[in-house]
Amino acid sequence: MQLHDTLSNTRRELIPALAEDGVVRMYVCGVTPYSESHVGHALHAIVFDVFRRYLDWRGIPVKHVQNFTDIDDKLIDRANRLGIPMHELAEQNIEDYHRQLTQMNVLPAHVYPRVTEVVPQIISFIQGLIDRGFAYASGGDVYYKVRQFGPAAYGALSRRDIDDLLSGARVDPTELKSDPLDFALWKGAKPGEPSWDSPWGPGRPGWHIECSAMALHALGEQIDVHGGGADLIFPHHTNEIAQTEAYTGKSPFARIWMHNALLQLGGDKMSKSIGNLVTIAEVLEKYGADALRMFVISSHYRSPSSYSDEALEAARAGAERLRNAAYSSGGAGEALETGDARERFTEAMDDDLNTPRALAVLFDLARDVNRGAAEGRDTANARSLLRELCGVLGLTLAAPEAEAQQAAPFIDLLVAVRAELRAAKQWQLSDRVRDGLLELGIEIKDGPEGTVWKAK
RNA sequence: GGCGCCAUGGCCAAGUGGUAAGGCAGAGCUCUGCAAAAGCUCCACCGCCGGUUCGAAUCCGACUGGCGCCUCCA
Repeated sequence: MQLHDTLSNTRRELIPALAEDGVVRMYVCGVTPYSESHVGHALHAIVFDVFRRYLDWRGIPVKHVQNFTDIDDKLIDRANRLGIPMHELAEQNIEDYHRQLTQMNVLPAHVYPRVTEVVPQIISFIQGLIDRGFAYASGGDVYYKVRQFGPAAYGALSRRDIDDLLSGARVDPTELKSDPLDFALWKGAKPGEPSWDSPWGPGRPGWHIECSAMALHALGEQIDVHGGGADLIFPHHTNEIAQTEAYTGKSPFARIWMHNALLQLGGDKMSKSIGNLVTIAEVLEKYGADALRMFVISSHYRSPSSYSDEALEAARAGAERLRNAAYSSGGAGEALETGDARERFTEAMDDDLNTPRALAVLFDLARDVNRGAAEGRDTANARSLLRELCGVLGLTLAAPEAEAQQAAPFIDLLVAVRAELRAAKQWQLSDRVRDGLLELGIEIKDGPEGTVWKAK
């Protein structure tokens, strides 16, 4: 499988893995749980979930680690404003996030490390950097010496000249950096902030160090895939590389840097800080998990896509088409061949996770199934393959009829009565039943073998 | 200002040298009491200009438009 690597700006073969055990080690930067997650986070989660599911399906063992940054400026600010402890706010949002992942049919990562759980490892990581001459304590803070790491290496991931960064660097006169490019590994405690003891006094980890420490401890010194949103390329992942490679002395830290493009909303990036966002909860409520996933996989993960009601509605309709075909009934005739659908699907996914192309294969397959059924052929195998491949993309193909289950006996009764009305050619009354049910979200379809209904 | 990305039918979106996948929406037809679902048919010469080539949406250059990053951010 080929994947695009941000660092080398080329495609790289995922296999062979770095480690001898053949396990793909993947670290994905997760969320900072200071507020409710939005669709951009959903896109991110779904992209890596599809990747993960595809590896599972191909029989490639993968260890997937995704962190929670549960020590953070915004988390502290917000918790203080709400008058609750930081960990309580984080906990609440992490719980919500996990619940939404489940609703979106996202497989859980194998490990979900949190900063608060690895503070001792972070401290020893920082101490190691100081010992190696890549960091220095200043006041109660500790800073990373960017120039020590080397201008070329530092700017490689974001393709930037280190000197251009200077103009944009935030220079805060109260900070104790010896070079504006340097960034904080450890921040000395300020009043009203949670803090941990350290060799440099009480304080807390800076933003970037936690991922280096967590990846090191959960996966090792070098990993196969490091993922995250494109907005993390600079400075977060840039700094991670600097920290980890300086600490371990090994390069590359990650063989493949995999970044998903950011979701747009009304011409702008969907972002918590800008405030233009649609929450995951809203989308799930309005369109359901399959529509959301279909929306995400309809475009390539490295192309920016825009959230819109039209797009979600189209995705919902597409998902329904696949579901209809996957659970249609075939005939008793000759079995329908699936041709090279499986190969074409695999080929597309192997090509830098080209989900739109993979999806096209599924739609082709769905058409073949429908056509075969119309010809009275046995489509069981084809439908089975369709369900299997939809599963690889994480589509549930579940009918949104959880609520309808309760009402099923009553609906069945109405359908039965309508059948009698139709037999008596009482079209007006029978249509009234059908239209009435439709208004209540139940769709009726009359076929040769009788009438079926489903929740819409 | 610096670095980078993108521009394909009404909407979305594949395609990186040989003459445009797929989905949604729309139109017609078939099936059907009607409807739904489904099937068939129809619907683009790929932002603009120039160049390379036997041949370009695909390569090169210029232009126009849009977007991202430049230490909050999936």
